[in-house]
Amino acid sequence: MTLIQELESRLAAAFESVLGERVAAPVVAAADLRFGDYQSNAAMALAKQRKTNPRALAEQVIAALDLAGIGSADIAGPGFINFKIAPETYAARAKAQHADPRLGVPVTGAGRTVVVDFSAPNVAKPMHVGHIRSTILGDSLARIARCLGYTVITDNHIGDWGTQFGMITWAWKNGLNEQALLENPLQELLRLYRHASESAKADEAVREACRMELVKLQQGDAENFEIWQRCIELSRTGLDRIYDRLDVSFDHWLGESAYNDSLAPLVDRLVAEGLARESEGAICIFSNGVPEDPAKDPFLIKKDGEWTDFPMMIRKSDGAFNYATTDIATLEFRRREWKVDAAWYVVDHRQSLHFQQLFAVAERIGLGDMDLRHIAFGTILGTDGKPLKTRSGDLPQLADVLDEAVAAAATAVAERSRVDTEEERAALAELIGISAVKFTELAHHRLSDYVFDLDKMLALQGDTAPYLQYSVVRCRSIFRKLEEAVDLSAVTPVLSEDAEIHLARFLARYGEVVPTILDDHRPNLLANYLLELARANHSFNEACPVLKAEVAVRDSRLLLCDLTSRVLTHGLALLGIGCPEKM
RNA sequence: GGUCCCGUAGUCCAAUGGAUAGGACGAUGGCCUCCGAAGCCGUAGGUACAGGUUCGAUUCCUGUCGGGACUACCA
Repeated sequence: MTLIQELESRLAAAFESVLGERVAAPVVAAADLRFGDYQSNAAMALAKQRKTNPRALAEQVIAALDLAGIGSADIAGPGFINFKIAPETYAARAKAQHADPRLGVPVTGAGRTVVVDFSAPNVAKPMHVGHIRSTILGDSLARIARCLGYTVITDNHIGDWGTQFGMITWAWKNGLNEQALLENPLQELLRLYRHASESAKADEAVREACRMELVKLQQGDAENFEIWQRCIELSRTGLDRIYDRLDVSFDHWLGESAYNDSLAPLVDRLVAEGLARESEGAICIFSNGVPEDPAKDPFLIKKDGEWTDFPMMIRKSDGAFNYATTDIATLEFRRREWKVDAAWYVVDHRQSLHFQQLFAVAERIGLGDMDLRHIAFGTILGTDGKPLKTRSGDLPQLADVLDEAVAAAATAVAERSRVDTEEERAALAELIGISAVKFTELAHHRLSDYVFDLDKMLALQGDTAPYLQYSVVRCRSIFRKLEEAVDLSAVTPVLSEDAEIHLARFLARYGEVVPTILDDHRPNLLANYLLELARANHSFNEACPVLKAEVAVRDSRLLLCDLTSRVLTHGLALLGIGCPEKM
């Protein structure tokens, strides 16, 4: 049980004895340590409901409150109940946490199955920086959910069946450079895509030809299918390399193509059931008048002052299906085959309208009990504050960005690292470079746009991944200097210095923080917590000598060091970030 | 036009409706004969504007201003 849960339970009991009924009495970590460790506003809220004096109620509750073995409580301001946790309580918590393989993280997701849909790049186009948000955010959320006991299924729903294949197939047939394809397949595929894209923009006939190539592919044309297969194989190699570097993996790679055979029957069924109908040659799903407010209806849009239909198209007038069709089929598959309770779509915020429609359709086809979430995120900007682009106008490729990050890290490693061999230095630079990119992503609120500033990311000081890693490295270093091994399981810590109490305070909060990340799918809450913990640890390192202390104090502090490094490592792992032993 | 997201120090980013709005970078003053200075301890500087709800608003509501996204045969 976390300290918050313990306090809430005791506070609720006190309220019950005063009010004669059970009430919710939420407790939160104090925003300001001057007021205590934890606080509750329950007396103010409950006094308001009962039209009584909040301070008087709080005083009665505190009188009835049993905090034996935890600490003390007092009243402040208009009726805050502030809790002060005793150092002995923190010491006992640290000992228990040290003995717990879960480090105090509760199991909150048992029995629930969630599919996390993230990354999902378009095949045959190299991943660009825009893909790091979905990839890193989604991977972290999957790791966190798994840690909390959910059954997690990760699925890379790659775009391997859409319009771009019509374009690439057209370009493949009209100007493939075989030599270039052998030398650098990804580059040649990109060139083909650009060539088709530009031609189609300028020429209606090309646009039409590309559309027809896609229709042929989706209808099973042998030649187009062969071209498609080669594109997939070539792209997959490049994608695997990037995912390896990022330490991201998927349980499944069920792209759009996996659902091709179920699209036509799906559309027929929806039409037969009256859920979809023909419109301007296409098959669409329209508003059914739910909800009643047209502004809240994702199938309506205001045009020229009037609410008009904005249907979800599931078959184009040329007979081809699009991603809306695939998404419905995919959702049904995940429910039917994987029995998922929830689906989290980690996708750019620009697609929010699409997901509103998808989720509304899910209701209508009997999937209304599923917990469906569009976990949206903002745009990555260049240092000029505009969406990131290279000089040529394209988005920088993800592989290039990672290379740059690692190169910058290598420079720093060469200047100040304590590792010995060239091999270790290279591995360290790779780890630090990738970590810095990942941590920057995860430390931001997912909805905010942020500036992609490589220099700042790799500043290696302040709120960065290396700051956290350095904290761990210092902890581990102390153990290397220890003359003989100490059995920490036999140690009961004794906390006297402010710095060590403060460190223990933050260690105890780990199990409270991790579950809250999934309230709104925000790993940045964990990133913030880890920075605070690392700050507490660095201050502790300055204020409290370990190896020179007398044995009892030394062992107590060794336990804190070991626990701190384990919590930091565990937390970083939830963010998908590794930790070096030395740096 | 409509819908959604976002406006927090010079810059970047935090803050389940709570108390004197935190942290980083940059600026600036200290700290390595002391377990790792990628660090620690100081100083200076901020909620776009106007209303409303509330005991209490950065947070919720309305409006204004500013930025961005979306607005059926792209994904």
